[in-house]
Amino acid sequence: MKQKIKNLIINAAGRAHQKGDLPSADIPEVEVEEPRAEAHGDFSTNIALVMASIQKMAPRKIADAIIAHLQDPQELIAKTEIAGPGFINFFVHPTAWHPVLREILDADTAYGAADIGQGQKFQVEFVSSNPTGPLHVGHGRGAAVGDAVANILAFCGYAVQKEYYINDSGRQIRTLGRSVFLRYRELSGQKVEFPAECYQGAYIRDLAADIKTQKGDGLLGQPEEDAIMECARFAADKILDGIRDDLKLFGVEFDCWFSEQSLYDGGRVDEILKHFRKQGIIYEKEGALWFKTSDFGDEKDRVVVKANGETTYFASDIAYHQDKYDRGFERVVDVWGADHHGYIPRMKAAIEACGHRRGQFDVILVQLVNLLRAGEPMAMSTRAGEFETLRDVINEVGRDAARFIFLTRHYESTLDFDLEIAKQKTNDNPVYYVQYVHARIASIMRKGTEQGADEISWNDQAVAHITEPEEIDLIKALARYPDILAGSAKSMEPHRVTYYLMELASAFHTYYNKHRVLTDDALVRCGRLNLILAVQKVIRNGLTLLGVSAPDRM
RNA sequence: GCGCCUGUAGCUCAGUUGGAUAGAGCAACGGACUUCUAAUCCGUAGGCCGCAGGUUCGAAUCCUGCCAGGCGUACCA
Repeated sequence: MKQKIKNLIINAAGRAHQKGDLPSADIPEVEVEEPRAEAHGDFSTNIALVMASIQKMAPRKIADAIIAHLQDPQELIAKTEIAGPGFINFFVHPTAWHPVLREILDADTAYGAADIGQGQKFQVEFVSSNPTGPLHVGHGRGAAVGDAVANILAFCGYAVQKEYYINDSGRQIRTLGRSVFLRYRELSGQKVEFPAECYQGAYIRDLAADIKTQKGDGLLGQPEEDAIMECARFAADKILDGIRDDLKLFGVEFDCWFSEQSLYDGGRVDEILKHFRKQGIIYEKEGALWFKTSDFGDEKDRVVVKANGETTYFASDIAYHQDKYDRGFERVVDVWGADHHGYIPRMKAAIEACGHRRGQFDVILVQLVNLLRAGEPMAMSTRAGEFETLRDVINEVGRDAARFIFLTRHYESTLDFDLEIAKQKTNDNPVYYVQYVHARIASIMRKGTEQGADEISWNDQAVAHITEPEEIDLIKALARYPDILAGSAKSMEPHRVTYYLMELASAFHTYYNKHRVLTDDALVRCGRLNLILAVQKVIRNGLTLLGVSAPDRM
C-alpha cells in the first residue's frame, strides 16, 4: 500500500512538471510514512517540504500542484489534504485495504518475506560460550537474539548459517582439566588444596565422579599433565553435550559447531600469522609478536604470540574469521556479550588487514541481564559457582516466556529478568497476551466448525462486509508487517517484531471484545473468518521467527 | 584518565532512522463476563524526553560540552 501511494506521488510530481506547474524536473526520494496521529490520515509525505528549496516555491504551493495532478485509477484514496507547513496527508478508502487479506491468505507462511537479501551468504555466530561450565541467563539472551536475528534475515532472503564457535583450546580448558583432576584426586582420598582460580561449581565434582566411575583410579598413575589433559577433554565434551541439550531445550539449533582446535590442527593460525608477517604488519617486541592493529584504527597494538611462545586467543580468532570468509560468507555477524566491547576495534582491524571491507563484519553487542526474583537481584558468578543456569530458568518460567522476554528490549539496553514476573500471566508478561490471540482464534475456528460453518474460503462478496473501524484497523496493522520485517532485518533488531506482535494482538483483542465473528449472517461470518484467519497466520509467522510457539489452546 | 552502552509518565520500556498535539504495559482510580476463552476489553489520571548550548522550515532523534548509572580498558578467553 505504501509503495502504491509512493508511485502515485512520483507520477503526480512528474506530470506537474510536464504541465509547467513545477519549474524543476528534479524529484527527490519520496518518503511516505504512517503518521502517529489518526487525524493525519493513513499515509503522509513531506515531499513538498523537501522540494521547497529545489523548486524555489512555498511548500504548500508545491503540495497544491502535486495534488492537482494526482491520478488514482484504482480509487485507493478517499481524501487528500495539505496540513501544517506542507505535509500531504492521504486517507485511504477503507475497502481498498481488503486485498491485503487475500495477499496474506495466499502467501500464508511466506507473507511479508521481502527478498532484500537476494541470497547473499550471511553467517550469524552466537552463544559460543566456553565449554567450561553450563549456560547461564546471559547466554540465553545472546541465544534468543542471535537465533531471532538469523531467522529474520533468512526470512528476508539471506542465505543464513547459524554457527557456534567452540573454544576448545587454550588456558581456560586447561584450567577446567586441572579443576576436575583436583576433585578427582579428592574423591580418591587425597588431600588437595583447591586454588581460587579453578572452577568452583558443583558440576566440577559431578564431572570428577563421572570420570572416576569410568576410569577408576587409573589417572593417578599417569604423568600429571597427561591426566589433566584427559580430564580437560572429558569434561569439555561432557559440558558441551550439556550446552547442546540446553540449547535444544531452548529451541535453538545450530547449522555448524566450529572447533577452535581445528584451526590449529589445520595450520590456519600459522598461515595467517605468516601472511601478516609478509605484509609487514607484525613485529617483535619484548619477546612477543605484535600485530599492528593501530594501523587499522585500534588504540594500540595487540599481542598474537606471547613471549612464552603460546599464541593468544586473538590469534586464533583472526584465523577463525578469515576462515569464515574463505567459506564464502559475504557478511559475518558476531553476537557478543557487552563485556567484550573493547575487543571490537582489534577484530575490525583484523578483518580489514585480511582484506575485507568493514561493512562485511558486524558485532551485535548484547547488554547484560540482571536476574531478579520479585525485585531482588540474584548473585551471579561462574567462578564461585553461584549462578542460575539457563536450564533452571527455562524449567521455571518456560521456554516461550524466556525467549519472548529476552526480545522485549533493544539488545543495547540492559535487561532486568524477573523470574516472578516471567511466570505471571498478566500484561507485565506479554508473551501470553500474544499467544492468547492465536489460541482464541483457534477456538473460534473450532466452534465455527462445530456449528457447521463451511470451510473458510475466499469470497469477495463476504470480504466486502468487512467495514467496521476495528476491522479496518486490524487490516492496517496486518499490512504493516512486511515493512516491520524489512526494518528488523536491515537493522538486525528483532525486538521490532516483538513490539509489532504486541500491537497486532492489542488490535485483535479490541476487535474481539466489540464484535462477534460467528454471527448468523453467513456472509458477514465468512468475511470475518477470513479476517481472523489472516491475523492468526501473521501472529504465528511472527512468533515462529522469534522462536516462540503459537498454541491452539491455552 | 580514556572508550562503549544507557538516561523518555511513579515503575518497566517503545518511539517507523529529522516530522505535525511524545506512545504502550504495570501500578492508581472508575466501568464491562447468562455471549466465539475475562490470560481480555473500555475509560480517567499521569511528561522540562538527564542538563546546557548548537545545526534548520522542524530535534526525544544529528553535533559539542557537562551530569548520573552500567560495562570495559591483559603477553585472559
